Amino acid sequence: MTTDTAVLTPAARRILATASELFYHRGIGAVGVDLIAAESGVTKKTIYDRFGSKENLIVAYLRERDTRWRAVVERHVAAAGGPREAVVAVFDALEEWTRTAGERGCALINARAELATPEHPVRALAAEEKQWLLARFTALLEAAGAADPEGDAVELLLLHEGAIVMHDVGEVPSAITRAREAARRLIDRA
Amino acid sequence: MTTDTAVLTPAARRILATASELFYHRGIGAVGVDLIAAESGVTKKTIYDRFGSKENLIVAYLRERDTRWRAVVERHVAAAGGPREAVVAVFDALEEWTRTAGERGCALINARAELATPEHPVRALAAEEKQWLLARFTALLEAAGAADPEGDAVELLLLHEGAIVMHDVGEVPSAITRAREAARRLIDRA
DNA sequence: ACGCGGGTAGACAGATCGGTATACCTACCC
DNA sequence: GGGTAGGTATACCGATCTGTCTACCCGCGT
Repeated sequence: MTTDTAVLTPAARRILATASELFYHRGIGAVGVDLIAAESGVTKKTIYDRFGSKENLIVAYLRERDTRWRAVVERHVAAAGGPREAVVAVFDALEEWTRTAGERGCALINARAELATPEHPVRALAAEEKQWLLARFTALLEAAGAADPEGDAVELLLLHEGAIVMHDVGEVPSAITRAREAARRLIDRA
Repeated sequence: MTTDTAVLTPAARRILATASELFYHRGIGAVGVDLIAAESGVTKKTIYDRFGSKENLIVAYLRERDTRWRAVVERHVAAAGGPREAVVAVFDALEEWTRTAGERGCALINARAELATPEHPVRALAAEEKQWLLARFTALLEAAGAADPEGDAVELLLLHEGAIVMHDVGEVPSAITRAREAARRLIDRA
């Protein structure tokens, strides 16, 4: 059951794309396999032939989204003018990401809210992604010559996650801009 | 169908307490009405006699939790030594709250992740709570003589929401402490 | 010529879900 | 002493959900 996005069948790609949209915007529990089949113009049997179970499809959905998100971050970081700008660039990535990939918060955190059993694979996925971003912030801060990279990285991560939540849930559209400004102040003080 | 916590029947109080625990720790969709009935030693009929529907029970659960949370905030703010300390006290409230009320993030945001339909009442509840906290931060910052209360309030809210997310989901136990320190720095600079 | 991978079409199983109905019990109040 | 509020116990309904199964089709490589 390889769900690597590269080796997917055309039908499997349509299934994953459709499931991604539906899961993200309506919630995982609210979307049945029959609906995914109908919306992607595919039989239920094909879904189970390609992905094996709904849980596998959920994991594939979250993995694929995460991969795209990290690529957006790296693109903005690489295009930054210098080490300090690279730190702020993560918040530019967030702005682009919410604008293009949907305004309903972090898919991993939303999935975690629904699938709360400790053994469920989404817990590991979510933890891994946040740890990655924390490590990424730490490395960028080190490159920028910050005095306390680890501590400041946590603070940037708090601003980042808070911005995702408040932008949609709290109906504070300025959240991301404000987080960016706060990050700018932080990097200037360090 | 009055679900004001004061006028609740003994059985209704047990139902609400049990539902609160189960909804919060396992997720709303993962908890059936039959389970709530069994765990609280009550018949399903009693649940529907008192609350009318599962949705009403969900709303009652979120309302009651929100009321307790706001009380914790106000208690810490009132006990603070001065206007600047009052701002920081909100983060002390958060520390106590996560320690005593459970470590699975914000119940309102988790509920919102599951119940994504735009008309669902939890959306209004979540939005209202975040707006309340934003207004509370703004007022506290004004009392502390901040130069830009509205802008700084947003930043504090980002730190706050980010801390809730990272404390549990991101497995960063220092998140709340770090948010408190960042708030202290913000109030000292303003 | 043949097999096989990837598909469609559609029925079906088994379980669970929210919600309702009927019958009966008990404490309390007027 | 009768009505009412708040319960218990239990069976049940209709819908929905994940997952399986059989039968058939088509294009492609060997």
